[in-house]
Amino acid sequence: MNYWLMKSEPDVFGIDDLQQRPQQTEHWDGVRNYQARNMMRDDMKIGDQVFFYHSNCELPGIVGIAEVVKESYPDFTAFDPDDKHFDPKSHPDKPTWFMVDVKFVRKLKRTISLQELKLKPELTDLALVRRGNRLSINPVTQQQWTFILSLE
DNA sequence: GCCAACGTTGGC
DNA sequence: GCCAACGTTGGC
Repeated sequence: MNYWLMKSEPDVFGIDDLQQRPQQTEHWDGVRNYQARNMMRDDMKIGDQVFFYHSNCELPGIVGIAEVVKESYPDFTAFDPDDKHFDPKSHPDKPTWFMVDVKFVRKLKRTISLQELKLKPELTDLALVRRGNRLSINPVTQQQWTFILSLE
């Protein structure tokens, strides 16, 4: 089983939004970066555990846990000219962009902030805290996963 | 294939 | 709102 961290802006789609969705499940659309796409398309499997991260907000950090419940399929928002993430170069018969479905598992008891994660010597290799990392999806090792949860 | 210009992300 | 760090685009 693999572990991941997925960023979302709480003003757009936060952990509470995921919890309130039908089946507490939502498709992770709108990723328009090839590295992030490759991770979703090739490596994210059903049952993988996901840290839900709030970015671009007052207290950026990990706020909850989700789980992959559907593996890679075409991101249909890329086909919709009215969608914010429309990509005219992606066609239904040969899609450029893919997504997975994630399901709410639980909220953390508290937000484990980016600031706090950066201070931990155990997490210097965490992709999230590496300089210049802007990817919306990051791999997390099992060791990192366990350690971060121990901070809760 | 190079690289300058531009766009985006996201912390601060 | 600023700006560093990337990714993408497009002229050549």
